[in-house]
Amino acid sequence: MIFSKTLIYWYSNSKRILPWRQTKDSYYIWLSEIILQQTQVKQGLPYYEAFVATYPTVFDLAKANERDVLKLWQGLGYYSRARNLHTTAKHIAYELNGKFPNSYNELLKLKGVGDYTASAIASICFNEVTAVVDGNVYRVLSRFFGIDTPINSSKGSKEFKQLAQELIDKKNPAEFNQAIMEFGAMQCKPKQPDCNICPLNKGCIAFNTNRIAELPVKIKSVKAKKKHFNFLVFISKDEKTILEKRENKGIWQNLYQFPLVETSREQTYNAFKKRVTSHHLLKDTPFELTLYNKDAIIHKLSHQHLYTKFWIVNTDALSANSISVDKIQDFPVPILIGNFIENFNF
DNA sequence: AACTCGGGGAT
DNA sequence: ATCCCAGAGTT
Repeated sequence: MIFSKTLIYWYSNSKRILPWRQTKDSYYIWLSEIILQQTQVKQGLPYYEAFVATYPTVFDLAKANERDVLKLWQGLGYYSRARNLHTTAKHIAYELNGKFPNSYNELLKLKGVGDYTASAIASICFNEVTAVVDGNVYRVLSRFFGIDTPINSSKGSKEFKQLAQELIDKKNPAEFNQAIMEFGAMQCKPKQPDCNICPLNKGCIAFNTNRIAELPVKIKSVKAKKKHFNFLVFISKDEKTILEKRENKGIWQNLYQFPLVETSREQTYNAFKKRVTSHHLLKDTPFELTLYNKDAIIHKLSHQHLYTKFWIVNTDALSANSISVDKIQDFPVPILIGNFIENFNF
């Protein structure tokens, strides 16, 4: 009781003014929650503004093409969020007649909406007593109550969800949920939290037993694997190039890229020229090959480190599936490709 | 239960 | 380098 009251009081004085805190419209709250999954407020904020401006209603989002939605999402990462966002918008607009689901159980059925997001929307928009458990909540609860169950174990997720559900202010679930998350983000930070001015420090087990740095406990993830990406940047005399859609599963699904040649090791100029001479886009075609970046660009993702080289391929003409280089900005691309396009003078 | 999915920021 | 971020879906 004192725990939740303290958090809510702290929140009332210390919360940031954010656009999604000025509304209880489920469409906007949903949009903000999807954007903010595994994403810091600072990074997600401009994307939220862009989506609200471009798609003011769920019908506007439903009407869009996936390519445009992905383009607006470009750079934010975890692109399945954008694909699911669009799928769910169409579902709500056309099958639910625009009526947004208004309970935890119904929200949970939406693609891209899991336990956290269903709890957040249900509490914020509909005052349902469903506790959110995100990274902030894990941190605050594990420290205050001195719980060392790994947060990314199934035992841990159940344990923390149950604890949060017991602690939530039944009269004001919306404020409590947002308060504990904001508290975790601003005060009970991962590194060097300012415990000396913390309103909860007297009862905090981690603080009083000097275990702040050890909590929460998390099971280590596997190390990232190295991959070698070689992109073929075609340029024809009539200023066309080739972009291909990534259709398969894996990273960047439904985004576009220059034709990719993945290799088991870093390619030297001579070895790569020999290799691509038999490439299906290049056989029987005279071409001139130039290596754009001598040192591989290392693009780091959670599970992969992409050692990347861009190879400029000058040809006389290109096949029918080529595009004008001035149309290149219309396509959603991974930020790795986007950075190249920005730096390269087509 | 373990793995996959991005990109940026802090330390 | 390593960790974290208003997590969800698949295997």
